[in-house]
Amino acid sequence: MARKIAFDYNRALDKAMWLFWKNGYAETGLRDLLKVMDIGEGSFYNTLKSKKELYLSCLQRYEDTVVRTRIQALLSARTAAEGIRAFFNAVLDCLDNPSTPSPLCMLAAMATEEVLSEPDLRKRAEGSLENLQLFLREQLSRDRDKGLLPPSLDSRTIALVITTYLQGLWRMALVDYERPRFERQIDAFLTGLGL
Amino acid sequence: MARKIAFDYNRALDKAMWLFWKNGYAETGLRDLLKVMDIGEGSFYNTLKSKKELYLSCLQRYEDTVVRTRIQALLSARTAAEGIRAFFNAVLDCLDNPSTPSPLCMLAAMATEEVLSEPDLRKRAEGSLENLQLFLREQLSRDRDKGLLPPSLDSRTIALVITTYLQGLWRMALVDYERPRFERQIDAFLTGLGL
DNA sequence: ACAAATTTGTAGCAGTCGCTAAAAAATTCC
DNA sequence: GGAATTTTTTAGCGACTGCTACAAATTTGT
Repeated sequence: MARKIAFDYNRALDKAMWLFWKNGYAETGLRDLLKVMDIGEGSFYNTLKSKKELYLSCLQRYEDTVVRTRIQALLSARTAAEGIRAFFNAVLDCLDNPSTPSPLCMLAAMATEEVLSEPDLRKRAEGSLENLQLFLREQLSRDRDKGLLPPSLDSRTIALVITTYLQGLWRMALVDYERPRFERQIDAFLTGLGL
Repeated sequence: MARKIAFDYNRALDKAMWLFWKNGYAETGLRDLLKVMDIGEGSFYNTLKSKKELYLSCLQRYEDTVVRTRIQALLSARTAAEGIRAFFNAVLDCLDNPSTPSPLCMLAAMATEEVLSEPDLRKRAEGSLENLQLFLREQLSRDRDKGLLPPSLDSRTIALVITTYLQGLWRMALVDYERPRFERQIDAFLTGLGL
């Protein structure tokens, strides 16, 4: 009774995610998206309602794949300190991977006025940040309660400090990335925090 | 022998800096610039060669005024620790000031692909970052040599960590700024570093 | 007063932006 | 095969981008 969709939805979404990751939200034109997805404008607005909607889907995909591995590195370690160090190592591995579209994390890239001015996107950005802080906080307070970290440790604040530092790390990588230097500064940062 | 310039160059530059600060480089349209500067296209391309050139001039003005006060706070303190804390306080004061066009530092705003892809602008961004690190490094190694800081302190790395953290701070402020929370995390960060 | 020099206002270039309307093509059920 | 339904293609909307060419206005030296 109806015609079938001709393109591979998942493949198209992957391609779109790659382009958004590479160029950012506002800097990625609709025509460029259609080109890498290899579909026409009609098909696009039929299945994906708008550029914003597509971006949100790509963010979801990014969290489910890229961010997930980093979070797992954080959670699967024996201690909070080891987990956080594994987390940063996963970040550096991503920066070293030549197939990574951009040194900038797709979520960190949302910290821009043009993205945050859209209420839907702002909510998403806030949520992702809070999510990371939640995982960090859990690991920290767990170790504190186990006596591995000082009882005075304010897990909420430390999680916030780490999140803030991570945001800066992505931006610094954009300017000039070199693994040994980054390893050194991350170590100094975490050692300072007692991790 | 020739006609005189009708507009106030310095005033126009101030207005342009304000708009660039508020919206960023790529997001600021030429027409919007001309509007706040209150000059026409002809006059613009006569005295200021291009949008990029104007942006560079505005960056210079920004460094000479806004950044200068922060650096002075850093340098006029008795110890490195006090100077760095004064520096961050100056940053928070800027964030609190309601007449500040944007929570984002104009220099930190350059950490974007669209800016860094222009070689001139990238050089400027790298230079500004290095400049800040230089001042931080000087203060740190001075105090280390005076015995106020441990001899093992790697001033270069610590300066880098602080710079990275600062970059993150601006981005976090863009998402959600609240002074007490920021004061707390900055204190935790600096205390961790032994400052 | 006149010619030279410079600034200013206006119009326009070739391109982009996200999105939409409508026709054309393809697939299904009867 | 024909009708119904959906996808795809195509063209175009109005607004924007940085920048340039050129004529009009203004000021200067002679």
